[in-house]
Amino acid sequence: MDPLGDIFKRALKSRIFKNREKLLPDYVPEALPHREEEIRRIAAVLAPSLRGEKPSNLFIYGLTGTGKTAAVRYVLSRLEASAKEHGQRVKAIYVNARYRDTPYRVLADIGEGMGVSVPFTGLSTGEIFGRIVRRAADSSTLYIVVLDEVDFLVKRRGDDVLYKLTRINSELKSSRVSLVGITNSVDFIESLDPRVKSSLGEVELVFPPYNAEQLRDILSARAAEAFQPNALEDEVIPLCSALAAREHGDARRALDLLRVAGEMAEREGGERVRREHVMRAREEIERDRVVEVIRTLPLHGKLVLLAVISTTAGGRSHSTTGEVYEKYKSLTRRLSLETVTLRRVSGILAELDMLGVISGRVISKGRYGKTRVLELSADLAALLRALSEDIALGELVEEVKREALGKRGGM
DNA sequence: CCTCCACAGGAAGCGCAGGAGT
DNA sequence: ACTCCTGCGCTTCCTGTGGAGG
Repeated sequence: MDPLGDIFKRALKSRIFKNREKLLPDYVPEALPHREEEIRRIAAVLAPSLRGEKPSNLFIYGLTGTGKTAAVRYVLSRLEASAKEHGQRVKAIYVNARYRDTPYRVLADIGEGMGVSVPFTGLSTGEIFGRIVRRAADSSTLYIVVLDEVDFLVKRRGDDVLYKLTRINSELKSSRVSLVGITNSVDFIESLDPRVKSSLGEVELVFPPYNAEQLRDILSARAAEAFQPNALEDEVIPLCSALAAREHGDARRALDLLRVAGEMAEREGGERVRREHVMRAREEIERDRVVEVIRTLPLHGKLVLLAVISTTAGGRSHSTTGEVYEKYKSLTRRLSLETVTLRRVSGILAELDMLGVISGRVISKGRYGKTRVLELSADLAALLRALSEDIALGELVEEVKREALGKRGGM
């Protein structure tokens, strides 16, 4: 009668979740376990703003999921509240350069945060910049501009925007803007113009990865907010922590696992999240990642991957660059396409390795040369399914699939 | 000890698409 | 409407290298 009624009823009254949103990546919790020291240091750097003085510029780096963004946001919200209380005008502006990846958009966001009216288009970056400087000059507010994932902006557009931003203050009689840069890549700072580097990096802060024990604390705290009491079996949190700790202590990964496991339990109408849900959540997350990686692969990348699958099928599970290249050429010929060079295939193989789809190590076979030995490191079925999405590959995927599964199953 | 295989992987540059500036 | 710029996929040319076989 009412096929959706059941779903809605269940969603309204979850036995698993109390508040699922608390597990989403952009939620900033009340407390950040094991980041107390970092938070104190950030606060110490930014605190002079409460006296109306310009804080030092701050540069923060650490791997993904180490709490950089959360820590900064946490401090800023407290800072703004405290400033308000004491009648100081402090305004934080947060820009994520991964999504606002042109100088124009970054400047537009900053301008908007400062209350400058910025049309979506039509102005030169120089003009917006001028407006920002003017605004900063005749406002009594102190601005703290956070540039999250700055490496994206610099990688794609060079560092002259950063240079300009660090120069805002020198164009003003009194300094009114401080910068907080955040990045995942450690070697990023070295690639900067020395002038930008010294200015942006007045104070530097490193966020180390979490270990399994720390992840456990984080998850426990978050789970208490997100899940119904008793919705988790005891082993769930330690398991999520251990799995994420293996992936360079990525807290975001750990929270994802927990959330997806919860969603699975809920979809099944279960009452508790069990160990098995976590294991399946991990597979699902991994599958999604693989599908996404493959979807964005260029055509010849897919063909090379298909060749790897084909040459590693059956009894032997590894092959070499040369073998893959031969197979790749024959697959390509079947589609009447041009082939790329060995050099490129070698490069593609290195990329696939970095993406975690295959793994290879370089070995020497002495008299018989030196090569990279390759094997698949992602789930075969997931790879094939993702590849079959590309219609340009036509029948080839089906064929390789039969080849791979046939030999394996037939043995 | 030297050679030489079968590649690895750096450097430079090309053609193209798409987006921005003018 | 036009040029300029940038990133990407790719090629060309290159130098480098661990160790089995001579």
